[in-house]
Amino acid sequence: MDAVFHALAHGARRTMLRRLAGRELTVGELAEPLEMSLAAASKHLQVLERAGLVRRTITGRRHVCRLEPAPLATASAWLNFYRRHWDDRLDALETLLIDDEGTDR
Amino acid sequence: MDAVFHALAHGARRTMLRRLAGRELTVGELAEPLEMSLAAASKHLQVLERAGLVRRTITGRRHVCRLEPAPLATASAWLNFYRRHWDDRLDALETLLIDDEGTDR
DNA sequence: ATAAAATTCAACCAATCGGTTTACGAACGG
DNA sequence: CCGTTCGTAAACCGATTGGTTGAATTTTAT
Repeated sequence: MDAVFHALAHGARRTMLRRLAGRELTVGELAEPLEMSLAAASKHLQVLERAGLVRRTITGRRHVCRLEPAPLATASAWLNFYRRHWDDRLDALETLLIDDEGTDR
Repeated sequence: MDAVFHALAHGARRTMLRRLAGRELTVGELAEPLEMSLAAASKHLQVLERAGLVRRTITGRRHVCRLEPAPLATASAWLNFYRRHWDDRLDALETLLIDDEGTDR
């Protein structure tokens, strides 16, 4: 969990993920729009891999990367725990339930 | 965005948030279950504040903290962009919609 | 056989992180 | 007033991060 959120905390890594949501890309393609060396981009990719967010298939000298969505689902579920705090309708429901508890005894 | 995900990347900070989801807590109360000094916990809290996840009300010598859910909603929305990649039902729905588009003209 | 391409590795660097300890300040409780 | 409590600030430390450059590796193209 730490690793997933940490991976998402860097803009370049989020850019990589967003582009991988469209299609598979090689390391070079992922690095191209980023204003940094290929080596630096390669390291960012390794962070995403360690977080389980990206998997790589090596064919010849090309490393083709694809999005691995499962950890994002986990993170989403984690955030969902807090949904009632920002969702007005659920807040209202909660208020009703608390009121019920109060009148119960 | 960077700041929010970075704030979520540390277990102690997530523990603070989870507890604040239940009720308002002082800095000392937030620090108590954490195996670290009060000063360290105070710094973690500042990270959460800078990310906009916590707001503090100072009354006397007590600093009462409460959860500020908006950035979590933002993060959730960001993750939602990837939902189709892990949600089978939405994938199927998307396929249907694409098929509809195809048959529409 | 050679050169070019795609990528990683290794060494290095400055900056940030996560923690400590000590000192400090402000607000209570007697 | 005095001691205690609640919390931050400052200085310090080792580890990690995010970047660089240059060399190494492997594959492909000519």
